[in-house]
Amino acid sequence: MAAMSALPDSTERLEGTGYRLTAPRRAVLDAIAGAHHPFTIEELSERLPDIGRATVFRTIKLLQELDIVCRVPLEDGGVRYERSRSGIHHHHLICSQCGSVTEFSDPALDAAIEQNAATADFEIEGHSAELYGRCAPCQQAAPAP
Amino acid sequence: MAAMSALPDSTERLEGTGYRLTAPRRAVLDAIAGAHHPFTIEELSERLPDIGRATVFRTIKLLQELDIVCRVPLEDGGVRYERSRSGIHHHHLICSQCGSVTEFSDPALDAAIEQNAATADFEIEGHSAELYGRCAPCQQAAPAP
DNA sequence: TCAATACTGATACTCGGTATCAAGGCGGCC
DNA sequence: GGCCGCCTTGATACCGAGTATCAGTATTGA
Repeated sequence: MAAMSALPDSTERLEGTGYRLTAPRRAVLDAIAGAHHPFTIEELSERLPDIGRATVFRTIKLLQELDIVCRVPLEDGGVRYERSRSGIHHHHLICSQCGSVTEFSDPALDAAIEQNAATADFEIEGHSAELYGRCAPCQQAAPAP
Repeated sequence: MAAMSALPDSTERLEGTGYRLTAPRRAVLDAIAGAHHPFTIEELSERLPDIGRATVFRTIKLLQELDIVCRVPLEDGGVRYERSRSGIHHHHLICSQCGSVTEFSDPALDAAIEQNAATADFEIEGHSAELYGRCAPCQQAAPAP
C-alpha cells in the first residue's frame, strides 16, 4: 500500500498540536490509512510487530482525541476503531454481517436528541447513536436471512 | 428493604420462559430490586457474597435477554446495568456527575434513526442512543461547572 | 553539544467477562 | 419413594482490552 502514506492532514494535525511525529506514530498512521475496515488494536498491533502494544494503544488514544480515528462500539459490547473520515460529529451504521461501518450525520437526528434532553431538563454534553443491521451489499448477497 | 422482594412479574417472566427460579436467581433479582442506581456486576457481586461471580454474570445476562435489566454503556467505555423499568425499547440520559440514568423513549427519535437507515439502504435490526450530560438536580446543585 | 522532556517498549497488572468442569439440586417418570 | 437426566451452580482458570510503571531512547530547543 503506502499509496500516499500517513494521511497528510493527520500528520499536520499531530504536529500542529505540539505532538511529535515520531516513527512509531507515523507507522500507526500508515497502517490506519491502509486499513479499509474497522480494526481492533490487536489487529493493528499484529500488522506493526516492531511497535510495542502500549504504544499502539497510546497512539490510538491520541488519535481519538484529535478526531483522526473514532471508536466504534459494537452491539456485543466489543469495540473497533476506524479512521474518522469526516472529522465532524457523526453516527455509525454497523453491519452485523460483514462488519462494515458507515458514517452518517443528520441534523434532524441530533435535533431530536437535543429536544429530548431539553424536555428532561438535561444539560447535554455529548451523545452517541449506533445503528446495527445489514448493509446494502450484504442484503443483495443474501436477500432473506 | 425486601419491601416486596424480587419484582413479581420478573419471576413470572423467568418461569414463563422455562427457566428455573432458583435461590441465587431470586437473590440477584432481590438485589436488583433494591438497587436505586445503575450498578456494576462487581458491586452486585459484593452485595451477594454467597453467590459466585460467574452466576451473577450468567444471571444478569439472562435477565438482559428477558428485558428485566438493561446494559448502560458509559461515555468512558465502562458499563453499568440497570433494572429496565419500561420493558419497551428506550434510550438513556446518563449524568456524568452523579451517574444517574434516566430512561426515555421517543418515537420521533426512533423515526429519525429509521429514516437515516432507509436513506442509506440499511436494513436496521437494532440501535442504541445514549445522551451524556448533567441531570437537573446536578445542575441545580452546581449551576455553572 | 547538551540538557530537558517527550516518547517508547517491556512488563506486570487490572477489570469485565467467558469457558470449563465437577458437584449439587430439582423435576419428571416409573 | 427412588432413580435418572438436565439445569444450575461455584471455583477456577482463562481471555481480551486497556492502563501503570519505569528504565531507556529519541527529539527538540538552546
